[in-house]
Amino acid sequence: MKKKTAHEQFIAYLRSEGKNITPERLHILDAVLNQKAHFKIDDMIEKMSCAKKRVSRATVYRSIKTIENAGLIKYIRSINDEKIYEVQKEHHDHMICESCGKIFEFHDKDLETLQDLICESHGFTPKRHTMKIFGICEKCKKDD
Amino acid sequence: MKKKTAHEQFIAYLRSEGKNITPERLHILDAVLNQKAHFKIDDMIEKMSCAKKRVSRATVYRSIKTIENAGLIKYIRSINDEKIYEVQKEHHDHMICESCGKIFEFHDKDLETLQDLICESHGFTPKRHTMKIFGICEKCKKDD
DNA sequence: CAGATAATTGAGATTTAATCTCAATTACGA
DNA sequence: TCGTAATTGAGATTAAATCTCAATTATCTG
Ligand SMILES: [Mn+2]
Ligand SMILES: [Mn+2]
Ligand SMILES: [Zn+2]
Ligand SMILES: [Zn+2]
Repeated sequence: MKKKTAHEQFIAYLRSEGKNITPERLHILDAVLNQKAHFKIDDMIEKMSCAKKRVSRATVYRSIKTIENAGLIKYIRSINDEKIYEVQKEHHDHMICESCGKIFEFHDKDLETLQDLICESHGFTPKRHTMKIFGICEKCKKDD
Repeated sequence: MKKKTAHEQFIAYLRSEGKNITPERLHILDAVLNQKAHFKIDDMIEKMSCAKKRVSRATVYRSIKTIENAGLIKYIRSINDEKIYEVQKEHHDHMICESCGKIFEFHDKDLETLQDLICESHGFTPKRHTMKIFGICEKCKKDD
């Protein structure tokens, strides 16, 4: 069986919540999916105010939150406390370079397993987590 | 040799930065240190507006930032996106209960070591990190 | 497809945490 | 003690995010 596209997932989510499927919501979803991994909400607002079909600021805020609740994007924060959303792929964690600001994604199965074990030993049932490692990336070390 | 108190560390920091040692700054530091681990900036503003020596809102914001730069407190965020500061003790990570909102601190040496290894394998030099695990705590599971 | 109903939208108003302004005060080195 | 630069307080300002509400639109039912 085929894996559902983000578009299909969103529609399914809207249906399940009794929310209407509006062109505004679908437009914003498309813009979000065409974005590279990380984006700021202001980028979206600007993008949507120039597009053929323009969408208001209030609706961008509202829809971004809806898309987030649908699990298709996630709210993260970069080093300078900037508010950034990211399109959800498989789970991953972040390394953030304090020199160039670049965000690197990584995934380590052992790390995830160890986290689960630690939670278990504390009687805590983990649902999700975020981990951000701040430091200096390989490139910035060389350029130094 | 004795370990420096937070108070001494703060004074040393102010000196090293050529900043003045003012009663307002020391007052706010004291209030912060008397706080239990986690606090909101509004608590501080209120506390400082009732104290014998009252301190203005602007100065609370300014000094909290100074104390943060001195490394004595750290800015974290809880589940509902509330802005919370915490007094810095040894490094630790967080488990946050999505049911009761309680924040649990933990430290696991193996986890830290593994993180360093992963960074190394990516050519990334880690300076600091944050890790938050969201889920359900032991007590909330029972009360269910 | 038409009509009823509830959800959604847009534009501008509003909220509110955080920052800024600047005159008055204070800390500090000489 | 004095001169200078840093800091403070009170209120003004900023700006992201939310709210308001009349007009529009999606969806359901027959
Ligand atoms: Mn992870
Ligand atoms: Mn850690
Ligand atoms: Zn870098
Ligand atoms: Zn709990």
